Amino acid sequence: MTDGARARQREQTRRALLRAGRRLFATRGYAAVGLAEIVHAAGVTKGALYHHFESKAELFRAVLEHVQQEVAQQVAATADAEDDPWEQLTAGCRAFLTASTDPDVQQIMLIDGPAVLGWSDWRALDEAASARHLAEALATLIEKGIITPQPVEPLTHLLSGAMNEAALWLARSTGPGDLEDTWIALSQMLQALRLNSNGATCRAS
Amino acid sequence: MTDGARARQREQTRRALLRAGRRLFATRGYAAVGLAEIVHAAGVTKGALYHHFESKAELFRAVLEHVQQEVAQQVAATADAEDDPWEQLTAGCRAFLTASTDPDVQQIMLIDGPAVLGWSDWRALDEAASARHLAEALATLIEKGIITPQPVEPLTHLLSGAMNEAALWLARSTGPGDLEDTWIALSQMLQALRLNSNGATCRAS
DNA sequence: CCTTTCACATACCGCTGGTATGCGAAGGTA
DNA sequence: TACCTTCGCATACCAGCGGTATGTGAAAGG
Repeated sequence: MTDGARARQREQTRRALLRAGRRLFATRGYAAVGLAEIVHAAGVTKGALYHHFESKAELFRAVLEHVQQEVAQQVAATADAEDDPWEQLTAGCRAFLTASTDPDVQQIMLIDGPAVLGWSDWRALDEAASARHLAEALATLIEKGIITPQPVEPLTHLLSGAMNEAALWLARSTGPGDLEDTWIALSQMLQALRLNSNGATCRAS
Repeated sequence: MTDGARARQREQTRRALLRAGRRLFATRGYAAVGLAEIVHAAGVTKGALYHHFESKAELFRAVLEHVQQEVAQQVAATADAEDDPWEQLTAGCRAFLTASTDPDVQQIMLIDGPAVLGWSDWRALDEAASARHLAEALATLIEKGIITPQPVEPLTHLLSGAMNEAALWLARSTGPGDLEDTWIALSQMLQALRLNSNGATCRAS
């Protein structure tokens, strides 16, 4: 299906555009990089770009989806390594926090994403990639009576927003203990969700 | 100092540009609105705009500062109405959540802000306008032994990010109880910060 | 071997943010 | 009041941007 010299070349060009776009968008931001620079870095022309993508914004969307899937994969892999649902949640959150600290990921996923695609579109993509897993984990914990029964959606957004902003700050902070301090504070908040309020007994690692 | 026909006219033109820019940036987003449209709405020309602002981005920065100060004023007014430091925090957070639900505020302050000015610049402005008050409130509560001693900066970013994202979601959500559900969940998290873990005894209003 | 299709290159366009210059009126000075 | 300077802004213009229409050579298909 994907064989044939033509299909192979096509895929190669597409990947080159995505790679060049990702590099440039990440380092300089969406608005500051022109199509001419992207196609030059990819070794093609604007004709090729518009043959594969409808617009500059659609190229960005494709790049964003790749970045999100990478982050989601890291988070899922870390979470799935745990057996206990609660540990899955905490491990997943911690993995997301560290994965999102990459400046390249941030510029595309957290800064330009909402502005370029609009918040609703960006939210839908984030939902499909990672926020959905967070919501599912929370729902599971509610079902099992581990955290207080409540609507999961507000909780998901609060936690997601908290981690996004924290990651943006961490990437620019200088203190060596900042990541750990942030994790302790976030753990505190997660503990607050537990049904039996034994937050004081569980220390963050 | 500011009198004189010339100075009065100057201030009037500046205000007209800020008002037009704010309206258009809020309703259609920074990238989608051109300078021609702004100066037309303000009843002037591009010459006037570039006489008052160095660039389109600087006009946006001035607009953003105004929006942030408005929000900060609402929050401060609500918080100052309370006497107890803990009540000041919760009332302030709740006020921020409701004030930030205005779609116009969101597009400028939360969506375009970081992308147009860069995250660091945006953070600095937000810090000066409102996040500083949040940090001060948290520091006070730590001093008074009401919440667990810990670095305030990570906490500030976590809470700020949580509220920002929650506000963005609330503005687009349809459920009538969403604001209340979000507030309950946020209260839960705030309660988790208290030294004596009596979170279960304090119900959110 | 001929035709069609496809992946891409080339050439071009409208529009945008930004700049250089012109100009009339207000403000100062005699 | 006459003059000159400064200032607030308008006008005219430009390079570069995203986007499009068209050309072209090679692969796919019969």
